[in-house]
Amino acid sequence: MDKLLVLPERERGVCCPPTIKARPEKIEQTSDILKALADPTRLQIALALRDAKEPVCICDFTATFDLSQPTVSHHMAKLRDAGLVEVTKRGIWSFYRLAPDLPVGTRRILDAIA
Amino acid sequence: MDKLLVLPERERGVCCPPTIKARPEKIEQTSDILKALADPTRLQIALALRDAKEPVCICDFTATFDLSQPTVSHHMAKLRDAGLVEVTKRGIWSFYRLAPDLPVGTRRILDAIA
DNA sequence: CGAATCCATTGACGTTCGTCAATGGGTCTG
DNA sequence: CAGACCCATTGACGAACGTCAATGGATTCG
Repeated sequence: MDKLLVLPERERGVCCPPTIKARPEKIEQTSDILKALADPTRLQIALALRDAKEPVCICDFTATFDLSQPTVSHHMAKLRDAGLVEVTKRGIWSFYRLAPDLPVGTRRILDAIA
Repeated sequence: MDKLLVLPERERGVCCPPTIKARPEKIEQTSDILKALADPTRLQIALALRDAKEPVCICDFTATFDLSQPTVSHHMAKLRDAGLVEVTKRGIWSFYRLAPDLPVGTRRILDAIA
């Protein structure tokens, strides 16, 4: 049972540009967040951190994924650059957690993911 | 006022791979959706369609963005391939709308975006 | 100190991406 | 039919991406 599909009437040669509600800056910023999450490895890292009670050691991630250590480090850097994640060092270890001051919009997106 | 940050104790040479909850297939599928949305142009298109009451003519999008017609068409194809969007033709026009049978997970992500 | 561990950075390589110009098919109007 | 309009596809190109090997800094243990 699909909703009735009504196609608008049109006139040749006339276009009705839809008004874009969001500011270009906001759009750019949101798509940057999505870019940061749009990779299987980074998505799993982000979700793991979202659900973790404690900061997670990077060594645990390098042990989890079938990827080289530099690659995991590279993905972490991308998440860091996007402001999604924060690092705290202790001894030889680097512990990562979700940025505690995440913008609400970002948080909403993160929470929307299964 | 930040939450108290407690770093876990660690033992050298021992890692505790975090259990990844989501199935690999689900992760791949979700990151594909995110990839489709992780471009400013496609994000604006998707949001415009999400908020539109009627299907929107592609000609209106080509008139909106400072991009060539093939580029807009290319972005639409990506949204189509991701299953986010459906097309209906009428005369010379192609009208796009959000796929009416969008998976709940996908819908949640879309609704989470400002 | 010397060895081991953890991790970030650099450089390189193939792949994917975003973009455009050119082309062609489909549809309507005169 | 001829021309105008709409739109998808193709091919090309530079930029960005994901990956790894190699390197080096920092820290800890013996």
